[in-house]
Amino acid sequence: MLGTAVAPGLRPDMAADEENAPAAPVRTITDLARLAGVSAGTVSRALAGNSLVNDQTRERIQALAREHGFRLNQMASRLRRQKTGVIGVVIPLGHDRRQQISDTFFMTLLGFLADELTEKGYDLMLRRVIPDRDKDWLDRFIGSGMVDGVLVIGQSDQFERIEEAADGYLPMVVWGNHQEGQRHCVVGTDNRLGGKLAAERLIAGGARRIAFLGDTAAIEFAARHAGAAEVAARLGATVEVLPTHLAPDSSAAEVADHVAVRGQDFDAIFAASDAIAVYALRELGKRGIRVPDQVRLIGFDDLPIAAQTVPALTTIRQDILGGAKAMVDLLLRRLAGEETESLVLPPRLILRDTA
Amino acid sequence: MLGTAVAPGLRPDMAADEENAPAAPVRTITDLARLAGVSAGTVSRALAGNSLVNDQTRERIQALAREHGFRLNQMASRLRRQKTGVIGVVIPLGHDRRQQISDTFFMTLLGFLADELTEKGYDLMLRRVIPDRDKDWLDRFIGSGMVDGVLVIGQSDQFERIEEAADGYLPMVVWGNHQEGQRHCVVGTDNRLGGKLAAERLIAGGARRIAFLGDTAAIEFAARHAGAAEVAARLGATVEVLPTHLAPDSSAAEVADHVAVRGQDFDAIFAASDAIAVYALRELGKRGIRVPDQVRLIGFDDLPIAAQTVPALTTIRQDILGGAKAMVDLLLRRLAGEETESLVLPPRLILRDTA
DNA sequence: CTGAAAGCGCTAACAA
DNA sequence: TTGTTAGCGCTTTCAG
Repeated sequence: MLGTAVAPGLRPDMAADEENAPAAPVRTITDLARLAGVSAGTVSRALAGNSLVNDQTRERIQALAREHGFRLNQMASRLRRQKTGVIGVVIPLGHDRRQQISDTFFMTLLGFLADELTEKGYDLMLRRVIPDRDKDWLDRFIGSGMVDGVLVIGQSDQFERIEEAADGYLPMVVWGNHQEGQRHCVVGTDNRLGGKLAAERLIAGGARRIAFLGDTAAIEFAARHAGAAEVAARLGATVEVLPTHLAPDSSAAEVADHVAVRGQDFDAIFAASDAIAVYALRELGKRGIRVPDQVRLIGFDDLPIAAQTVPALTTIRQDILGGAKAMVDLLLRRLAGEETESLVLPPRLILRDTA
Repeated sequence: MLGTAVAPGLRPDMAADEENAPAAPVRTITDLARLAGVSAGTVSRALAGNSLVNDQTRERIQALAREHGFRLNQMASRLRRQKTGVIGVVIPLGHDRRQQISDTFFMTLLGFLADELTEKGYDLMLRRVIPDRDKDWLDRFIGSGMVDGVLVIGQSDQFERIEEAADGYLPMVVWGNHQEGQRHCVVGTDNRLGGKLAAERLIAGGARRIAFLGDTAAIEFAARHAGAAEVAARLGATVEVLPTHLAPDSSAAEVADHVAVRGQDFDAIFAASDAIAVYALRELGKRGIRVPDQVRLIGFDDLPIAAQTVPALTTIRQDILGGAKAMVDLLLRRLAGEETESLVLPPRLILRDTA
């Protein structure tokens, strides 16, 4: 990191509060109470806008608070009230997903979650964890007393651990894949159906030998592959997995490798994510393989980039915004004690120019 | 949101703790103390791994804690210790930046910040704010008692407000542009220099009439433009601003419009960000305008996508990872009372195929 | 309508 | 080495 250090500007002393009074430091509710000539309890009530305080005293106290820039200590308030107003969001970086917090799909989901939670008056505590290194990642977060509920972004390879946590903890909602009879509340796309849609499209276009670029250790990807394989089997085509991880550095190299070594063996590629598809598209272009004439290509997610490639990427869309809203909605209902069901969102085939 | 609701699996009653004892709920340190036959103080010390506790009792207490899945209530602990272990990260969505939390650049920075903070043992509290709606956004966060320090991602159009906050609050570091004599500690790219590099490259390639696609209400973008304009003036070229906002929906349309209406007036485009550059590239392609032969194009940021476009995007790289590390490092030093200087990172021209 | 008092669950002197 | 005690700053009964 070669940068230039720059000296800060002069910091003028803060203007003396009033006249030349020695800046009364009003940090606690008790300070404010003394100033207002009332008790701490009254200040607390006044600040809460609470019912039964004399309108005048309330006004007066609020004005005083404003004037002195007073804020409640949330830590104390929340301890006392036994609720934090904070929702924890965890991104488990399991199996090959090192450094994948910057994964575009998850980050987009995170952005929407932040918007939704803010909307509902909650703060968001973000935690990235590496389950292999910290077996206790989920329980630690849940039991920390720092959050009222937990949102998990992606099951990674932690399905079982999440199941266990869900047995003793209601306010948790997970983004991921749905399994028959699972116990944790999940919101996610019907990955299997998405895989089917992709394979159908590819095969309808004439494909017979499909390469699946992705890592089937991740449960979502496994489902996408399974859906494609099912359709292929039915329609007389094949799907072969060419393991491709998501870490930004390895991903591009792996794709290049697959195309170089096995490029001739396939007439179609089903990429487990748009990110992978973009790499594939570029690699095919480099080698002069025409898309979709020689090789058909289809992605998954419909990230903004999908519409911007040349040729534009045909893909399976996940409803990220809808998913985020649903996650927050379900979580709030669970916070209220309701035992909600999981929600499986339908994927949609977005036809563009690569398949 | 049309989805399929799915019933949760059966939730088996939790196995009775031991034998058939009526599940002792050990939630507080006092519960644990009773169980261990010691005082709360000792438990606290034991759990903290603290020095002067008998090795045996410590072991015993820790085992007991594990066995009962006990966790400290962080809210209480943190209130008592007067430190939260949480760093607040704010993304102000000022001027045209509605919904821009999903902006790729900021999200990438956020990802790295999360990694760095985790590394240092801090939690991250994320808050997206709309300054126009909440004038008090920064002070509210700072004074909430929920965070030990604050990282601000982007100055948006809130330069003055951040300056004011910095006068009374040391542990804050901002990502953004550096101004002569400013009072808040900032980490960021030398945007002006970046603008110069871009213009120099464009003009060296033969450009004379450069369009700047961006919104100069944002201070970083204004600096990029200013740098380019300075170089252009010196070398006998011109730079004209074609206002382009960053919100994902408006951005593409605005770019299309600019290219359609003014496309003939320019022989080069300097895009304020890679996101905008990608739109421009696509739009030029659509209209059969050859890049870089007819129009040279250069972006800013060097996001992963820049290497993936066809032709690959020439751009000005910002060192996001280095920036994130620096922000955290400076913040920790400020937390320790040091009055650190700002850090200006050098941008770097990444030559690819569009200029 | 307001004050006094009792904690939320934990930590850190200060004693023992 | 451990127990006791006094709070962190706030909210909320319960009296008045």
